[in-house]
Amino acid sequence: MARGSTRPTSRDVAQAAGVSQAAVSLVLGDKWRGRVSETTAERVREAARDLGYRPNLAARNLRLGRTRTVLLVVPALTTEFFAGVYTGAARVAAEHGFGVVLYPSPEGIGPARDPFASAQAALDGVIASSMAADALTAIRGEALPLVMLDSDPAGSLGAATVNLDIADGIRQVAEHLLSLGHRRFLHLAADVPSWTFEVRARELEARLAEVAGTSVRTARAPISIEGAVASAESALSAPGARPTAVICDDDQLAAGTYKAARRLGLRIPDDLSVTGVDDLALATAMDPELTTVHLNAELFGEHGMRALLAVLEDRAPESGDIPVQLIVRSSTAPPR
Amino acid sequence: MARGSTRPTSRDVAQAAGVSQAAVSLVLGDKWRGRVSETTAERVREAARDLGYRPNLAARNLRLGRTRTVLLVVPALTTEFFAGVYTGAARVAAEHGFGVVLYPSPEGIGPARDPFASAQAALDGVIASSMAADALTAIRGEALPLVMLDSDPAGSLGAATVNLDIADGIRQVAEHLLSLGHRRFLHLAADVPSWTFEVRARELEARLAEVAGTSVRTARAPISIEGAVASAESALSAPGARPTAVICDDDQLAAGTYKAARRLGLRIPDDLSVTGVDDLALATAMDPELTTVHLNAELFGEHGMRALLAVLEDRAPESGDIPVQLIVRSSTAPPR
DNA sequence: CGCCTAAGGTTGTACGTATAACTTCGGTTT
DNA sequence: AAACCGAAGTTATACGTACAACCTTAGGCG
Repeated sequence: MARGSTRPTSRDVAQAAGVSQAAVSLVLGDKWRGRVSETTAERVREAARDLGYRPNLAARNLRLGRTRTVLLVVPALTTEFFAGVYTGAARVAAEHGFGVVLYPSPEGIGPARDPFASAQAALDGVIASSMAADALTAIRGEALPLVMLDSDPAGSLGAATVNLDIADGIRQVAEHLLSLGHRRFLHLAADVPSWTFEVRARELEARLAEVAGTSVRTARAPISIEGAVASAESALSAPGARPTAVICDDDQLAAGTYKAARRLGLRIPDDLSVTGVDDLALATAMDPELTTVHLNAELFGEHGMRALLAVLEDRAPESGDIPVQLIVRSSTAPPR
Repeated sequence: MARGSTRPTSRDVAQAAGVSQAAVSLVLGDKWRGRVSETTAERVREAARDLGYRPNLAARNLRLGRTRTVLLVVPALTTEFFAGVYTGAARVAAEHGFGVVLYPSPEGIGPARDPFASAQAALDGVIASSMAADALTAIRGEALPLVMLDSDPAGSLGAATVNLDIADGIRQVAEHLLSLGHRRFLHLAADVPSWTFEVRARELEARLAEVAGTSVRTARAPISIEGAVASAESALSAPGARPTAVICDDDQLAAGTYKAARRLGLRIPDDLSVTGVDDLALATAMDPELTTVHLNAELFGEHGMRALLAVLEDRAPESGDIPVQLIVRSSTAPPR
């Protein structure tokens, strides 16, 4: 067809099948039982197939007042962690006929941007991870159903929250290192104001406070391999007795610590034990392989999406944190 | 307001400002010059602000027949490479009032899925990376403007293509290793049918064929650190003279090669030189730091989006491949 | 025989927006 | 004084869909 620049509409299908547009809508919307005969329905389906008909989603969205699209706000896509969250969320979404639009949040691609400016798509709800308070109130202003990931249940303005049991993960790390005999620690903390990192710090302090003779130094670094190197290097070469174990807020910081250790001539795990959080592919690529807290990112995303679906259907979302698991590899050993 | 469950429409704004809905549309659409007085316009803007008015995008999309949303199809988000592509594309898109929806393609989240089933959003165009031929024809069937990334210019069914000059990158790698004195190579190739990897293989063979006394073995591995280890290990311990340099199709394969080398007791770069492609954060985290071809992912995404905008506006997209640059680090040295 | 009902449709309308086409009116030009 | 004009709006309509409400016909039943 020479002109065929415009896509066929349900009316075109109706004409081709010799029925009304309403009949087409009924048949393709699977609401035709007892309203349209089987033979007519088949004729409609065939016409739709022949014309390559695709419903106009903008029209459908307008008519139905919903879009079956949700927004997933993530801080970054620089590791596979949030990719996993997305994958899990998208899978559950697809099972329920929803789509997921990804928005790497302000810190990622520029300051103080409005997620909705970029997400041109009309939205039914939002899943937001580690979101700043002001951006959060902005979203709340939209009165959109909202689920917060890894965020303070007390400070989420009543939004549903889905959290990893990161406190338990840090507890496992602390117990592991304490039982190996470590007493002097460096906490290499993510230099980001986020609840999930506050929890790590609090839990670590609480666990170490239970054991006499422990001490912990804290250093902060931006979450990236390169960013961690300088911070770890200076913390490890500071005056006073050197820590025998470095507890890192995530695997990237741990990778930076490896590099700092190499520069200082420290051997892992002989001179220094190192732990991470995330269990990225990076963790097993490093030498020695990293002892780290495994987070199930996809499960996290699935739970987030399920919680949002619950909110959308006015059901109460399941509660309970998602369990995490310390994986002991070769980067931790008793102190010499 | 107790009921306020429905969002305000332009008609509500009109009523609040004491004007017609058309006037609201004109003012907020910035088309009011010479049609509405400055004082009235200000009154409308104020009413819109007070009510927290947000235009209904579904309605706008329906009316305008376009959505200012494009789909970015990527094979995976497991490294920061495609995250960078997305970031670049999203930035350019935002500058032009477009949004980008991400779709990790079939291989990533399940076989033979239809991108459009998941992307509920109505689309103006598609940027697709490394796409299978059948999925491509499916998209072409949609008659949507399409730009292909890293894909065979000859086999893209007339779609615009934007490519990294990966052949030049491989040429730089080959020249670097040859000039160091290497003659026996292992090509650790990505086990994925994709044009960009075919180019690597072809170019490598062509460059080595120019120099007498060279030989190259090829091993294939799935693109992941773990996937590469076994493949590299067996290729490096196969009978015959051991290669002195491993040319990997990407950095993840190189990381796997490091691991294989450790298992075989081979020291890098003394016993074995290794190169990658991508320049991920991983590359400088490894010990020794990896010599690799730096790809500018964000620039790639920007070019892709610009090309799509050109297609949408019936302009001819810029041509010319995006330059890449070999970064020489510590994983390559003369053979012993 | 008249009435009711179910099957198999059709007609009409609303969702919220953008914009083309029309109106009104005070002032200017001829 | 008639004709015109620009400013400042308004009215009406269409985009494509989903669905409520209506219509028509044939058959069953009291």
